[in-house]
Amino acid sequence: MAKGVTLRDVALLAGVSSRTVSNVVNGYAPVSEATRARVQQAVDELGYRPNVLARNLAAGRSGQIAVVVPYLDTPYFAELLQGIIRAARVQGYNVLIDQTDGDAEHEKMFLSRGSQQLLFDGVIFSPLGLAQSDLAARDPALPLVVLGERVSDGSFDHIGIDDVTASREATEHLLGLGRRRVAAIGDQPYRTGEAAQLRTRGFRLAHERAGIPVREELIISTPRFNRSDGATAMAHLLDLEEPPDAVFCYSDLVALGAMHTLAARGLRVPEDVAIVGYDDIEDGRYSNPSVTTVSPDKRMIAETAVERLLKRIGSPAPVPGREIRAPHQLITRASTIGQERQPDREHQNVHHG
Amino acid sequence: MAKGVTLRDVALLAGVSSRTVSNVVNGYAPVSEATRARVQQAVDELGYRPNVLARNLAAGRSGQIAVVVPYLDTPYFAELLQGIIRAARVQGYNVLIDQTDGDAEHEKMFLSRGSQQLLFDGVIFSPLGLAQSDLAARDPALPLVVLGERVSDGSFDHIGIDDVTASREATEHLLGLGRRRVAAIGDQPYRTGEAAQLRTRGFRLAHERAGIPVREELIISTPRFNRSDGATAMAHLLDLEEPPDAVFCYSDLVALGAMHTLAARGLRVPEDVAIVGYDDIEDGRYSNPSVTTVSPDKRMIAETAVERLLKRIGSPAPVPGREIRAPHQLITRASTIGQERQPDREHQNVHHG
DNA sequence: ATGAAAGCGCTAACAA
DNA sequence: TTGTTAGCGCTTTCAT
Repeated sequence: MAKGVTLRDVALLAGVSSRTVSNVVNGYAPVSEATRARVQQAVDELGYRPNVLARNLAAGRSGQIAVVVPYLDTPYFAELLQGIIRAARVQGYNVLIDQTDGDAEHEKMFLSRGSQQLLFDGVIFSPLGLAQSDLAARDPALPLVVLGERVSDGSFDHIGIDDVTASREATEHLLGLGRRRVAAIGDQPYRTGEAAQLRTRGFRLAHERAGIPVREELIISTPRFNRSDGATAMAHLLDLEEPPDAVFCYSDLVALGAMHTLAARGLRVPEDVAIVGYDDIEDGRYSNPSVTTVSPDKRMIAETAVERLLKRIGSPAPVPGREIRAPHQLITRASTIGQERQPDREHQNVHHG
Repeated sequence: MAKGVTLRDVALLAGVSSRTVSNVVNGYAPVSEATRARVQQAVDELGYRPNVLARNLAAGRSGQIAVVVPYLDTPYFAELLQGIIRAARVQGYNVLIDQTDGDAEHEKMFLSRGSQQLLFDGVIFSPLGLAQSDLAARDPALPLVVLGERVSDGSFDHIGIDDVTASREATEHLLGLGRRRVAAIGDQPYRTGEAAQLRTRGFRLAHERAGIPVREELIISTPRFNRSDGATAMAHLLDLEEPPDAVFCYSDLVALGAMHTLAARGLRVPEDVAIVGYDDIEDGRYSNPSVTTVSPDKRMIAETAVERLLKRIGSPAPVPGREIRAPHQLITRASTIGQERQPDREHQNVHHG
């Protein structure tokens, strides 16, 4: 299986000790230029490649980080993951991906087991089923970076956009268009629905500031943030006596699902109902119509998450947890402002948030 | 960091040798019921967890498999990955995910390096940039399962659907609807475009059998299979003197992109142009209209891939490579047959392929 | 600046 | 059935 060229082979050929070879390979410590060259040549000649497993065992680390997300096939996470994998690889780290399906037990397991087993050195975690308290109860030695809406308790880093502000802006955009019966799809008024609740707060805030009363019957709860939830909720809204003339959806998938129902009922977007989504996934750019959306800076989130996690891993002393706000924008597209320019072109107006 | 309860600690407490503990933990070999119980108790008492790294180093394996895909954020791959991760986890294997962006060099690297380093024990590979010849030139000791359209040369397993047949059926569906100017978007008439070429073959075959001439100007090549390719190609088709009345798209993303352009131009699907896609990604089920598509059995593909790979990994003697055909279906939806039933329901007619 | 040698925690060949 | 022990390939402390 393995080629089997070991450090010792190199050492023998170069006529030095394995210690020196190790130093050369890792770029450690003082090695004279002469020996370094000799060792390097032996390495090349033998085609030596360090055995990662052995290295990690000796070093007491795994060289891997875990990324735990609720769903892998959700475009938002897929896009985020891509960025994380890239950033980690640059630092010589491998990424272990795990999908929890939002199951709290599964998520909890990840915060305890695994680090002991030296399977990974740290975790980037996007919790769904887990409440804030579970997060606090974790193995405190496990370097952790949390994505999404939980708030840091000081023992880990948290990266996320300002959901309340973003949601307020999205709703204000709708109200600014003259819509007065604005609905919200995606509220989750229970223990683990923090993300949703923040968005609902922004939704209410926009109404408050505009002096327009919130119509409670237009706030729809959904179990998840996917297409079918959006489709179902929209159908419900349309069956009301006074259906909405705009909808703020808590994810682009929800928006896509809602638009599906609207089209099926023969309603036009945005003429009859304007739609705003959340996440800025690629799907929303090519849907009919394309979706106005809250766009978090995913790249920044991914890179910062990796950077912070590696910092934690590398530091012997506990690193104080930081709250990190990622920037976001409201990108207006056809689902609220209609076809404005050349349809085949990329058309988006950006409001900085 | 690690709790530090080792095999020896357990052995000491149980009053047996580490060998015996190892046997108990791994369920190996003969252990008397009495000692087994004693050891188990010691394990529980100490909260012992085997150190995976050490185990793998000693056993000469990594306990991980790599999955190499061109793009992570492509829904088709994301959905497939999910199945692979699940299946692998059940067998106690971790999954390392890598994205190549279709870069041939990157892909090639994966076939040589890494196995030596004991980073992974085998690879499930979905090549894009890589030609058949590159595949043959790999490290023959690396257990390999290839997904997609390359054909096995006997040294690895290959799993894929029958692209020619699937494409023929998709095209026949369009012709059967009475469409006579059927276009194809996604051909790739160059070295590494095997997948695309098979689909074009099916496209032609359907025309042949129906006695309808293929209009060469309606076969459009695209660099990739994504939305923007579809959007651009569709725009080109619509600018022809005689635009098509139906399009067979080589992926659902292409179909979605094409539909975006159609909507922008004010054309109706399927009345003006009928659309068939490929892959059956979730997006296509909630798009407006929903997309008729070739649906590969992703679950079967994922599970079989893992099963075959682990079989290879576990076998000391080389396992002869197999060509495995996964089943597929043509799922007809609104993009070809219009809104048939209740719009909020799942509506799909299945043709077994 | 470099060498010698003791592990990292586990598996498995060899004995008993 | 169970114990002894020699590694797996590397890092790293302690010498030199």
